[in-house]
Amino acid sequence: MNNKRVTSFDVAELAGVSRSTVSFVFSEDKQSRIRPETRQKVREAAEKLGYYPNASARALASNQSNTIGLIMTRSPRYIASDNFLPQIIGGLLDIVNQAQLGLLIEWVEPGQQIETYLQLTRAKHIDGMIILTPRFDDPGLTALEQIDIPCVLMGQIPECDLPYVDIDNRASAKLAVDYLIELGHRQIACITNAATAYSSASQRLEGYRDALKAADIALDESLIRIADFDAASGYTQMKDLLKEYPRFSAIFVASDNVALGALAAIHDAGLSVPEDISLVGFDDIPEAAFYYPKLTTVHTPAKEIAEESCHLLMQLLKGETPFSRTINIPTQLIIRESTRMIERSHITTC
Amino acid sequence: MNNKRVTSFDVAELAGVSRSTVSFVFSEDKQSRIRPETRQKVREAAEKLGYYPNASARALASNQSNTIGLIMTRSPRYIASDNFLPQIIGGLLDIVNQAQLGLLIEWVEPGQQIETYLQLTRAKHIDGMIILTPRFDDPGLTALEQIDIPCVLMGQIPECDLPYVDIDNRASAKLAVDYLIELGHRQIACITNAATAYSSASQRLEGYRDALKAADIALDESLIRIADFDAASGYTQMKDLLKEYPRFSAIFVASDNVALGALAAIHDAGLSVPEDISLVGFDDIPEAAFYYPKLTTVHTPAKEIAEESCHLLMQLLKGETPFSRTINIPTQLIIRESTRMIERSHITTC
DNA sequence: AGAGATTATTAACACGCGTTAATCGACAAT
DNA sequence: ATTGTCGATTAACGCGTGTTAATAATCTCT
Repeated sequence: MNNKRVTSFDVAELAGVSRSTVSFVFSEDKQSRIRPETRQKVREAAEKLGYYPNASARALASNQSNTIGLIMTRSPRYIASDNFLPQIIGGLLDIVNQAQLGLLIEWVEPGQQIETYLQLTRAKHIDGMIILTPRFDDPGLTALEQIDIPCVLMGQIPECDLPYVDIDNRASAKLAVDYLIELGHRQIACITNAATAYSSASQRLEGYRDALKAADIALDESLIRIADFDAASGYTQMKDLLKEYPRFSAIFVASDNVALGALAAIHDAGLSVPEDISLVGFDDIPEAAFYYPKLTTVHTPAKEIAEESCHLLMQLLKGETPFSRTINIPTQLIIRESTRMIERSHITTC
Repeated sequence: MNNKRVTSFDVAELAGVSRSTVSFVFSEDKQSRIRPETRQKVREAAEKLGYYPNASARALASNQSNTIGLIMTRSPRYIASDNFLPQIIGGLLDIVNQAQLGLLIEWVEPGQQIETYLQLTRAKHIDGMIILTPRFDDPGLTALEQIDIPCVLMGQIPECDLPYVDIDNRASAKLAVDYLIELGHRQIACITNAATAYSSASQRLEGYRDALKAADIALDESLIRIADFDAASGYTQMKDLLKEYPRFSAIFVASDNVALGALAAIHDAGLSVPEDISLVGFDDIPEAAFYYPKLTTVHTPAKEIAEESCHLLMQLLKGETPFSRTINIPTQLIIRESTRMIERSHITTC
């Protein structure tokens, strides 16, 4: 219940040294400058007084806040049902904690991007930022390119020169659809993970197209639906898509979250997976292995993505030149129980 | 590409006023002090120069960071698979954004609590904090009681005097189990949502006991298992519990996340829900309505909890005396398809 | 032992803004 | 015109720390 805030001055006084010495002790960079016994004295004094360096003062003086920002590109309504997010946050927290950094979470409204990015960076609330799920139509990104603040994209925007960490969405999606084709399916529907303004969504859709083309299957636009991150949208889109059944025997759903909703719609229609419809998801969120049926899906190493993004950003913060400004994390098709060889009956049906 | 940072001094110069005037314009409190036309001049100058008040300097001078902390009481490994979290974060972001506050996410390691709380509060990185899922065995909480910093618990700790926002876990759990009993079940198992060191876990377990006692059903400790937040632990515990089958015809799983794993274990054992086992979950996460079968569960208004916590904290920050330091959010049993009347066969079996 | 070289320590300024108390200016009443 | 009053504006100090350049202390070598 100390009524007065304790500052480095108090510590200095108690330790019988100057304030600068205290400051040196607490900025671990130049360890060698202070004699070990002096350092010890200071540490003890600080301990006794319960001294914690003031973050704001430190940030002001040193011009770095020791905090990084995680910027989300969608509204809280969609954030609330994104089961990919905890993995990202968990991964970031892990690294950030080790590096003694803070993690600030922000959300940017479409149309406000430039303003928000500038505000965040200029106000120096954060030293750098990670942008989760960037959008093609984000004018703020080009603005960021011209600014000094370190910034890493979790996801790739083709025209954009910012450093990024991503998976190869297009190739991974193709992998998934290839597998369906390999199982004998020729009529394959698709539900995206999000609006195509999100790079991951359009890239995964491209992968779907690639696979069909490679197998000489004509693209049927009527078998494509656009979802919105969550299971509810997957349910709605699948329900709509089922009007076309049995014009398809398999489906690629570009997000496990969305796939869960799609599964429910299929069950509600009295059909089953994989007997009537084979389904491949994307992301391999931790729950995917427990869905009914257990989801065949593309494993996206969320933790690794988070960690690599964070490492990359930290390198940029230190002014180091990273080995590469762009990092691609490999994915992997996980085969579980939501897919199977096409039924002979199905082949004759159409 | 301004090579020099723009400060309030620059704005003042361009607007032809003093720095103080600029400061007054940007702290919206005392609007009346500045003449509208002067205000306008300042705003235009700021706009033209691209001025953003420096957060650190502001925090240092005013002694408030305009940032609140969300403190999580478990390791990143468990954070990564918590599907309740996005709802909380979404809810907080919404409010925090409106109030022009920042949201800092932290994680506290068991054993480090006091140290971490002190560091966070004394360093003034944050003005106040919300502690998610508090633990009984957290010695930091009593430390916090004696400190000036505003703090709100999301969850209740009986011996603890800190303000909190919570649901009535015990009564809600009882509600869920009551419903199972009402359906004719007398042999009811239970899997907790987490270790009993977490208040919500032990309270929900208490509710389970209450219900049994109220119905004069003897408690069978061998039908209780402890899970760890995620589906994987639910799977493991259910698998173990199934050794006791058919000594139970229904189960209360105190978290939808965990319930998903339990469902998978039941399916894997060749049984079905609700035909062989009725299952009630807890939380009503957005996905629960899409599980197979759709989960009967206790709806926990996560968004509301987040919002109320944030509002309460903001009141405390402003120094206002809130109407109540403790807020209880009502829950509701949502009946879907994972529960049904007990089979006659089951009754005769035992 | 004394001069030079090296290291440990400190004084002093800077960081950008909030805020109080004092100053300035305009306008009304006398 | 002078004084008084009130509101708009500013000067100046403080917030707590980082950091450079200068000083003090210690050590090395002849």
